[in-house]
Amino acid sequence: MKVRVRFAPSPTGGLHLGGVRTVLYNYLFARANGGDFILRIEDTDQGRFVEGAEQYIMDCLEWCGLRPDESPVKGGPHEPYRQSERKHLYHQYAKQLVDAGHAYYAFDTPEEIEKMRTEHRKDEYSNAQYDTTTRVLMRNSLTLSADETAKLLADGTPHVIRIKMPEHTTVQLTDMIRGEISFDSSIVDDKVLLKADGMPTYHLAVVVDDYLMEITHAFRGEEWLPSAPVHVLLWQYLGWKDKMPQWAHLPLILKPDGHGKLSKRDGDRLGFPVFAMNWKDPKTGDLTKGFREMGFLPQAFVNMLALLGWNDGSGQEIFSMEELIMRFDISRVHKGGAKFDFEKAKWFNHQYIQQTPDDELAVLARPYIEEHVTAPAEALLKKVIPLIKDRCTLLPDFWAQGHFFFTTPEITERAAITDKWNDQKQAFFSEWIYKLESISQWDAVTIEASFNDLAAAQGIKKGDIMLPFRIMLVGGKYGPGVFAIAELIGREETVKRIKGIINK
RNA sequence: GGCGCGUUGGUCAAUCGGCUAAGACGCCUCCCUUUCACGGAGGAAUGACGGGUUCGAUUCCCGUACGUGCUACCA
Repeated sequence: MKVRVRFAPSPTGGLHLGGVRTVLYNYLFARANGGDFILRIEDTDQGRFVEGAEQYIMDCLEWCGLRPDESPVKGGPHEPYRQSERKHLYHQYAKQLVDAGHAYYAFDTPEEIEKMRTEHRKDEYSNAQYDTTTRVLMRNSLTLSADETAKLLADGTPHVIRIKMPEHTTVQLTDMIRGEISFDSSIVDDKVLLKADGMPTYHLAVVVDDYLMEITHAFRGEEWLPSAPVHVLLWQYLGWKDKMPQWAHLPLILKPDGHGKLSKRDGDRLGFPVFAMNWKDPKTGDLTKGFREMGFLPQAFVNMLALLGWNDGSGQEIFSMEELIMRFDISRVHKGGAKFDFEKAKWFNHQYIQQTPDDELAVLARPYIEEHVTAPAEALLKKVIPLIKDRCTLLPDFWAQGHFFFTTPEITERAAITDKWNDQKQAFFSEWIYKLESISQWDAVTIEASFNDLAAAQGIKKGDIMLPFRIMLVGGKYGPGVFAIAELIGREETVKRIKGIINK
């Protein structure tokens, strides 16, 4: 049987890094097994629909290089791929379950349910569930006569269809990551399968669509584990048990500090991205920063995510997509959640910047340079890249570490010059700018030789004037070799920057 | 509260009964570099707790603790 997996996001906002990891594991598994990777949009909640979210999700997948074989826009043999467009499909299966006695109609209003919850709560911490013990108190086709039910239905009374969970049945499932897991059916409530608006809930839709789309392996977050028995029962009740996909519940990605699932707010609070790309909420207008805009390379982002909860046991950490496809093994995925470490994420990006060819880096860095200077010379950019790349972790660093090549810097560490300034240094630089004018060969070696010669002639220590010279050219105490900088910015600019300091 | 899942340094983690417990990030020291990085050499830092099983437990089993998730006509 051909392997078929799916990523089934709900289009409600930005794509969380945990979501991207789920896509990635799906993708790697599909590719390694010659299978298909499907993108299915789970938009059954009309109330939470967010304009643009679906396109955004697809853009994120594209950026990460995780292209679906079948999707709402690409199409495929199981169209449509949006659950809202599949609405008509679900009712018959819900009906089938009712007819078989595995589900029932429930006519309770939200107020009635709320009343039941508060009146029958077992303790102060929880509400009563609509389940095997409370359903006999409610208005549903189990408590109503067949005639009453038929009349309510005929009158178009708003209703839902709920699964009738069996009492004291042990539901077992085998998880590819966790092994055997079992639940007592009595503890899970009678989940709504079909909502009053005719839309299915996740529980029905995921089973029906996974069946119809011939999904063989289903990967999802650990938060779904508690409702897994509902899904297993549904597969059984619908008569599809031998077609049920193999499950894998992925561990959660947790907050770096404190506790709990990593959320968008943690990113805002701690200063790192949580979404793959910038997300602008169309309702509030709030912009949430993404890894892409923060200057991550997609390959680094993907590599980092792959290693968050998985490793191949060899100690290797840098993997190309092809290597990941070959080495990834779902059974080696960790069971426990992992705290997200932004420092490690940056380390991955640094590694990828170092291994990216200079001309590709020039293309990637250019936009960040162009935020500050118009039309930087390609030749200069190409010479600058190798000089500064090893001190660049994120793409914007190419500006932070190389701005002085393109424009006269602001002197941010003036004290490094003025604190120990004296007539001797003043004399050195005043003299040196004349020497520079007559240098025959404008390159780092010749410039440095001239510098050394004059220092020796004037009896001044080189160490005393190197730092001031750097500040003049760079503005601060950082950057590649000063003479290389002088070579690249040229004679005129070098002299100008020295004069800018000594003529004050 | 109930139920599920989990628990090796600060973080990510290897180990599938023999451990003097890998490696990486971060941190510290030194070297290199007349700057900052990169690089190199070192260092500090780990099996939640209690019982079993076993010649031998980080590894297997059971409790406890802790963490985390779920407990919606949301996914």
